[in-house]
Order: sequence, then structure tokens, then C-alpha cells
Amino acid sequence: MFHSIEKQISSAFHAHIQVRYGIDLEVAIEQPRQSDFGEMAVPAAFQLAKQLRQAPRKIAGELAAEIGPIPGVAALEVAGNGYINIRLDRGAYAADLMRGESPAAGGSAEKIIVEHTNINPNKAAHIGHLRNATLGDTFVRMMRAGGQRVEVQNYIDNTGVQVADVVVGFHYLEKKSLADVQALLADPAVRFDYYCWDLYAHTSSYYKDHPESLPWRSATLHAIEAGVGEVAALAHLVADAVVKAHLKTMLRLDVEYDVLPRESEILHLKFWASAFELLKERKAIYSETEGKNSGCWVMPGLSEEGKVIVRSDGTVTYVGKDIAYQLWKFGLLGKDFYYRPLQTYADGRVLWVTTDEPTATGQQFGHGTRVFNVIDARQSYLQDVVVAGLRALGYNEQADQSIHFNYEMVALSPRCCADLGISLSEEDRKRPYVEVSGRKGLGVKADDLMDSLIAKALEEVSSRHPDDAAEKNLRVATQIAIAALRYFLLKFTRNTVIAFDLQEALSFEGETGPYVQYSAVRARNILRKLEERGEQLPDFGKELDSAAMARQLKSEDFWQMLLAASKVDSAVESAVHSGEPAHVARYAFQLAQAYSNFYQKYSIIHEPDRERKVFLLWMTDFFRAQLERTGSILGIQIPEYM
RNA sequence: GGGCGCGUAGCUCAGGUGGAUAGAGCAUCAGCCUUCUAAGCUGAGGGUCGCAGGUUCGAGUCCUGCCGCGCCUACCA
Repeated sequence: MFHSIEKQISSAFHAHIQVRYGIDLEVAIEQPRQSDFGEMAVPAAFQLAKQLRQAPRKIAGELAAEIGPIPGVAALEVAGNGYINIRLDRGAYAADLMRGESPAAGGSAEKIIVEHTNINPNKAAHIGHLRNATLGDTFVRMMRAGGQRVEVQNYIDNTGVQVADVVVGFHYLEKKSLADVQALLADPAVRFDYYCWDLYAHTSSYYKDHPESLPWRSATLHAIEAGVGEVAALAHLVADAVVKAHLKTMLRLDVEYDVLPRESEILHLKFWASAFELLKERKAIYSETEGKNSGCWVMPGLSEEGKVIVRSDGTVTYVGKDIAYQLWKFGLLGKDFYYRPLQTYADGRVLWVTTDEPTATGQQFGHGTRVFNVIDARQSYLQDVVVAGLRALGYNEQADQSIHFNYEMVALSPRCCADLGISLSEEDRKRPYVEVSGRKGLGVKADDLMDSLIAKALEEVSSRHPDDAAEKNLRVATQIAIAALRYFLLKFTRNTVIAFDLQEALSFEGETGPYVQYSAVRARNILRKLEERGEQLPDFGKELDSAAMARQLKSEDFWQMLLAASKVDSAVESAVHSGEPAHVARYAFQLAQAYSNFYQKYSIIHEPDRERKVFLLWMTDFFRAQLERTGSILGIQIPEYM
């Protein structure tokens, strides 16, 4: 609503300036810092001042006097040394809001692919993975809210070194057979992903103490790549089981995917071979004959010595496979996966996984026009190599549409390490934060964190609602815990290193997810209480015409609140544009704050004046709807009670 | 050495394309529950926006240099 008026005003000024001064000016609309300056401010006079060689104030005066009426606008005022401040017609604005907005047309031909989560399937997910998944999932929700077509991919590297290391742990260190590991999986007392977490750390430290055992790793990798024998079967067993655990962990956060492209299929379907031919044919890589990279296929340009794509032993590096995958995402590889359904989510969405066997499903993925790779900032260099690869192949357009949606890592604060009983080296203790390391087994497991949050929320909920069923309280506590976690991970902008602090993450007060939920729950409570008293929710359309709205909105307080609540779309759109889910989180908080304030200040159900009461109820209902909508974009559900 | 990022209140962080008196949460202090849920609300204190220049009507924001911190810079992923 707010957004469409902004556009109207901008184009009205644009047209007028074109006619009056013959200047084609992109008219910006700002929001005044002080609310009593009006709802919008046009700084166009400043921009014109240079070209016209006149004082901004004088130009602003001319513009305001001559532009004529603009629909929805009540008044134009010249202020400061050249701002034109705009006051909207409040009654008309509110009446429009009540009528409901015309849904965003959207529906462009664009198909956006977002790849996120991408956890190596060799251990339990940790807090760093949660930041990735939450960021990716929220960004997807933001774009889908704007009517975009988005496909979510979660890449599974089920044949890599990390999986191999856990297999080494089972096979060489623990001397477990395939059947032994199957038994382990069947044992309900064992959390398999946690077991692997420890085993991975164990194997890593074993290599360190016994470097002579490193050939185990390459032998295992070769067996996995060849795809035969017990070791290969073991690798599949481990990876599949851990993937299943990750999906379950992510589902707790309401994170869903459309497809899991797996490295094993990239291997078996020879995606790399196609990409390799393409790269050679178009001279994007060359065979190095001297220096330290002698015998390798190298991509030039990125560093002095170039980036090795194919090692001297003929095996391809990770980046090479990534280039093939990126080509596939754009439909440029000339090859495709086959797919089979893996599971169906509660909302009906089907999750597919790649396979190398032809299937009759007719399902298709990929062929995107834009690709977002949600990958942490430490991998910027590799992402640059992938994009450079596309460019070297002549795919400049796709290179431009390949976006590394990067974010900084989650580290642990020293206090957090102390709380968790993690002992630090002398060196680490001096640092502002400590990097999470799967290899060292250093980190906070995602499920443990969620469990702590739920336990804490449950304590609160049951003390407030001792009479409600335990099962119901648990459901509410879970919703609160997840909201707290998602909000915590989203409130930081992407390039901020999160020094994870348990105390802070466990907080449900102030700028948190539960605060947002609480505000919406209160709004709902009022509407419910009204019905419990035997009153009916008024027919707002009938009782509040624009004249009534205008009377009520003479109150600056009400007007400012309504204005704030009507900006969901512009907030989300600008957050999509800047690629910052944190901006949506912040907006949700501001919305909640505004309603909390309103709730505290005005008595709604007990308001004696009928028109005012109906208006207050309408505001309550409007806020409720806007809070729920913004919450759902953040992946935050509003509980029944709190 | 090179590349990227960061430095804003005691702490943790926001501050689209330069714009009006630099904001929020936490913490601290002082108030508000017989009245729609106190996971809340009101108020107070707290700032040389790392430092120094530059660009202009105007700089936390743009440019240069310096200082401090982090990440990356593998024939690991």
C-alpha cells in the first residue's frame, strides 16, 4: 500500500519536472526522520538545484505550488532548505488498507535457484549450519512472498573427504563391518549423527598423531569413487543416514527443500567429463607444463599461478565439480539428473533426490535464470573461481546471475566455551572468539541447542499455564524456541561474525523472536476475549468509512502506528533488494514494538465510544494480520498462547 | 605480500542509492500488575561514529593514507 503510493508520487513528480524544466529526473522518495515532517519527503529540489543553478528552496516552492493534486496526497509543504514534505490523506489511506491490497502481480518468467544448507553428511549439524539454513530459507520465503518462483536445492557431498574420514573411523579404527554399522543405526539408544560427530573428531586427531595412516583416506576415497565393495557401501550407508538426520534437524526449524542434488550422481553421470570437455574446448583451462602446478589442468587469471582444476593424478578438485554443478543449474551442461521422491512434507511439498537410474517421473529441476549460493564468506575465493569459469566459457550473463550469498561464520564466545566446558588453548583464549570446527569436534550441535531452548521455553510456558495439557504446552514451547533461534540468527546482518553466546541466544526478552510472537498473541487474545464476552467482531467495512477513519486518525499516535504496520511489502521488497533478511527481522520487531505500545496505552475492549472501539479493534486485527505475515516470512509461527 | 570484511553507547549490534537533533536490545538506575497476559510499558544516565586528511551546500555513509582485529590466499572440501 505504502509502496504503491510512493511510486505514484515519484512518477507524478517525474512527469511534472519533465514538462516544467525539461529534465529527466529519477525522483527519490525519502522518509523524514521526524514524523511531524509528514510521511514522505522529496529531495528533488536539491538534485535540480545544480542543473538549474537556483536555490533548492526556490525550486521546491515552485514544484509544490505547481504540481497540482496527486491522488492520496493531502498536502505538500516546503521545509528546511528545500525539502518537499508530503502529507497523505489519512482517511483514504486507511480505507484502502481495509479494502485489502491487490496482490503483487509478480509472476515473472524468472526462475530463481537458491542453494543452501549443504552440510557434509558425516556428522551432526552445528550452529554454523543453522545460520546458513536459516538465512537461505528466510531469503527464499522473502522472495516467494514477492511472487517469485524459487527452487531450493541442498547439495549433498556424499563422496567427499569428510565422509571418507568417518568411514575410515568405522572401518580401520573401530573395525566395524557394514553389518555392525547397520546394527548401530538400528539401535534406538544411539544418535547416529552424534556418534559420527565424535568419530570424525577422533579420526582427525588420529591422522594428526599417526600421519602414516593417511593412505587409509585415499584408499577409502578411491573405493567410494569406484562404487564397489564394502567400504563404498559403508559410505553410502553413513551419508544417507546422516542426510536423513539433517533433514529432520532442519524440519524442526521449518526448513524444507525441493531437491537434493548429490555428488554421487554428478560422478556417475559424468557431469564433470562434460564440463571438462567444454572447458578444454573453449580454452578456459590449460595443461601446465612447468612450475609447481606442472602436470595439472589450471584455470588462469585468479592468482599468479592459476587455480588447479584437475590434479596431476588426473582427479578433479572440488571447484571443478562445482563448475559442472553451476553449469547444470543454468541448464548449460547438456546433461541432466534423474530424480526420485525422497519424502513428502506435511504441507504437501515433495522432496526429490537425484539418482543415476532413469525414472518415469518426468520431474525436472535446474534451468534457473538466477542462482544464489548460500555459502559462508570463507569460500569467497572458490565461488569467484566458479564464476570465472562461467565467464571463461563465454557465459557472461549467467556469470552475472551467479550470486554468492555470503555470510560470516558463527564463532563461539570465550564465555560460551567456558559454559559448555570446552577447554581452550592459551592462544585461543586471547582471541575475541573461537572458530567452530567439525574436525576438532568443537561446536554447539544444532539439536542440542534446540533442546535447551525448548526446555527453557517449556519452563516458562508451564509456569504460566499450569492447567493446560503438557502436550499442548510442549508444542507452544517448541514454537517459541524455534522463533527465538531463528530470530537470533537473523537479526545480525550477513557480514557480521556472530560470536555465539548461549545466554544471549536463550533470551526471550527484548529484541527476540518471542517478543514478536508475544505481541501477536496479545492482539489475538483481545479478539478472542471479545467473543468470549458474547460480542461479535464488528463489520469493519460497514462501521468505518473513510470519514470515520479520518476522524480517528487525527491522532498522530494512531496514524504513525498504522503507517508503520502498512509497510510490510516495502520492507520485504527492499530487504530482498539488499539481500538482507536481517532487515525483515528488524521490521518485525518494530511492528511488535508499536503494537505493544498501543496495547499498553489504550483500553480496547472497554472503550466506551463505539466508533473509537471499532477502530481500535480494526487496528488490532490489522496488526495481528501484519505480524503473522511478517512472522511467516521469518519462519516464526504465532503460538495459541504464551 | 595480495584479496575481502570489520572498527558506532559499558556489552551485543542497526544505521538502502550522502540529507534534518546518530538509533535499538542488553546491562544499570527510577517508576507501572484489583482494569484486554509484566516474555510487557514509561522515564533517566550513557557517543570525539578507530585516527588523519580530502571531495561539497552537507559525511557514520564516498575517496586516500595510517592503526587495530578477523577471514581467505592448497594438487582439503
